[in-house]
Amino acid sequence: MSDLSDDPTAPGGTRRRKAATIRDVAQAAGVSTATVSKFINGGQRFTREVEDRLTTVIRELGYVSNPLARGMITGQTGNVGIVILDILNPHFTSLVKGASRVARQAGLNLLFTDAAEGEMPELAMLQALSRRVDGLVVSARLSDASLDWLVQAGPPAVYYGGRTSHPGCFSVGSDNSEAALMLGRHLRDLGHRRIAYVGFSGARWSADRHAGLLRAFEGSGVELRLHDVQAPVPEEGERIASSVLLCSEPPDAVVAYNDLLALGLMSQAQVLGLNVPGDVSVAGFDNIIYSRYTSPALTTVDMGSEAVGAIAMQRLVERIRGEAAGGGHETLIAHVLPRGSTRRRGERA
Amino acid sequence: MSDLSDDPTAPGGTRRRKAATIRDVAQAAGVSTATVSKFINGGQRFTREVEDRLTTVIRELGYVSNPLARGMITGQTGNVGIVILDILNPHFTSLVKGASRVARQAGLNLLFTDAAEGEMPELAMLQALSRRVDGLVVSARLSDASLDWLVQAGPPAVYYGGRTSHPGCFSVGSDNSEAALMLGRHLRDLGHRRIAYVGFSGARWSADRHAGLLRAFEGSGVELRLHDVQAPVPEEGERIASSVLLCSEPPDAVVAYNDLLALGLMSQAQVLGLNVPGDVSVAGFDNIIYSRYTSPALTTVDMGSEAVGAIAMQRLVERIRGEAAGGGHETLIAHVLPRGSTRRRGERA
DNA sequence: TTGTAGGCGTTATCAG
DNA sequence: CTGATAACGCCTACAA
Repeated sequence: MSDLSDDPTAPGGTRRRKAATIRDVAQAAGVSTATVSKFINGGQRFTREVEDRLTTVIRELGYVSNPLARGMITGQTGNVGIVILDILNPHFTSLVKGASRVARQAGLNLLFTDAAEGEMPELAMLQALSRRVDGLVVSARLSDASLDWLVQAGPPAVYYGGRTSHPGCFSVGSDNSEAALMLGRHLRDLGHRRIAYVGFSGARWSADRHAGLLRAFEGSGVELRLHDVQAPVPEEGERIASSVLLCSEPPDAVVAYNDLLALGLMSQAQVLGLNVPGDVSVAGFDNIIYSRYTSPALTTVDMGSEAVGAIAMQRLVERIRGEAAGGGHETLIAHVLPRGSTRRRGERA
Repeated sequence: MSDLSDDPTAPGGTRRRKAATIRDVAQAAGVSTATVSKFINGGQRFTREVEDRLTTVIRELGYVSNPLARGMITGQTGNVGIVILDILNPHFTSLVKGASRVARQAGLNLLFTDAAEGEMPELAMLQALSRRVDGLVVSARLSDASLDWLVQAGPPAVYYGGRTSHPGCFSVGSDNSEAALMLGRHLRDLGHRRIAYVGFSGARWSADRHAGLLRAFEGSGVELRLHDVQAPVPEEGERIASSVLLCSEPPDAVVAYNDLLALGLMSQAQVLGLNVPGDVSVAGFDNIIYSRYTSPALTTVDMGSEAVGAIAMQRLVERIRGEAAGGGHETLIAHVLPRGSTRRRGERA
């Protein structure tokens, strides 16, 4: 195996060639390192001659300033971190997409952490991460100990997904209770009387969504039953489907904690011989892309996942730059998207 | 708004308290910084007294070593980068999941870059990224200029998705042509005679998959038509559906470049009044999670997305540690997953 | 406009 | 076992 390395004894292939430093550039251009530094960082004018020489030399040497060394002086890493619960959940995927775009536009690199992979204690993970970033976008669904530490000793942070109990925090998210209220009213207006909510108690938002449904059905005589799964994934929806749907007085509508669960529920309902929405309506939350491509298409609530990610990162960038206006919670409006999986009771296709 | 900051004039909320340095620890414990450093990094024994004092002081001060400063001297950042094409595509999401898990286990942070967000030139993005990481997992679908630079001047890299033309490179991926060959044989064996391939010429793999289909149908009298879309997304599948399916001699099977396209195609086929698989079979690639939850469930080819991500990162970690055995390409076996969207011609439900 | 020099926090070397 | 000290590459007063 041949390569272009300086060091042919490099193990396992090409060893990285030692990169040019600011001193190499200074020497080659016949100026001081300070001049090079100012040239790189802009904001000063130079002799035509110096400018030309520097431009040439820098290109020839392929010089790129070392972010670590720079960071030591400026105290800025040029990185921001994002901590999410599970990248396989399209809701978080969209969140990352939005955050990633804004970070990129701000010239910041994104340090990604999937908390679902956590063998490491959450707090230790946050502490390790925090020294490598200028700020953090994190899920509000962290332990109180982690949140306390973050607020007191951590880098600037923006929380997504819910209002935190800490004052002075920045957070952004959709109102889960309100979203569920709207979905509940939609179902009530369609004439449903017996509704099952398949929640995921491992998520804080699940209780909010349940509460919203309760509000929607308050005094309307609608019966709301509560189920719970171990994880917000399609497999769990499939698993719990029979016990939700085949009981003695089966529900005429099922609301799932999220679209993934709803996908599994709907699929298994059809396997069990039920017609959706003829026999039972199904609805979820998050408006993941795939909810459009089931048959029937899944009624869901758009929680603005990508926008939440983008806004959270936008606020973080502002905080890092010292432009932030103060703490507080920003709430996005959720939208119910009625689709084929919910239908008025009494109607037939 | 009140906070616990040292500096009440901090803009936009809490300013990060200046973290304890190794010198603070040394002074408080009455030892030298060198001793503290060795204590932190292990691999040496100490007096019981020193050990106790250091343990105490470090905890009290909450000291965590500064990764930037350490990186300057060790030459290691403790970060690895991953460059993918579009995180919204579940294939890449799984890839990141696998890579993330392995990186975490190796104690490395993951710097994530979504190339689809690229206003910045690809090469510039890579150069900026490369100084911040010890290694890179990147898509082989980069421009030749980028690959050249990466091989010559970049950090250790592992390419996923295809064999690169550069010798001495590490790459890992599934064999697209072989995968398509298997899928093609499956369709041929089911008795299909007129097959449409909806490719995405923007991806290198698409040509490989087309070639695999051609091999499968060689000399069998099966007709293979080629279509092309602008992006590998469901919307494009929907858009092209009518022109693929409603022509004068419509195909009896459609193979899409990936599952996302297939989802859109299948959905729109049903809107157009066609029965899948009765009138036309549909199949895709990647085995994204959602392909199980369409109706009918989508026949697809499992390309081992998450495993590819994990293996790529595993090889990268080995290279970084100098344990790598040499360059080369690692090929994963793809599996055809026959599901409800493909059915033998002549059979009826 | 340009140069000099000090220091950011850590590790590695070498001496005690 | 422990300590003093020189780097690592860069930025930033301050001086010229």
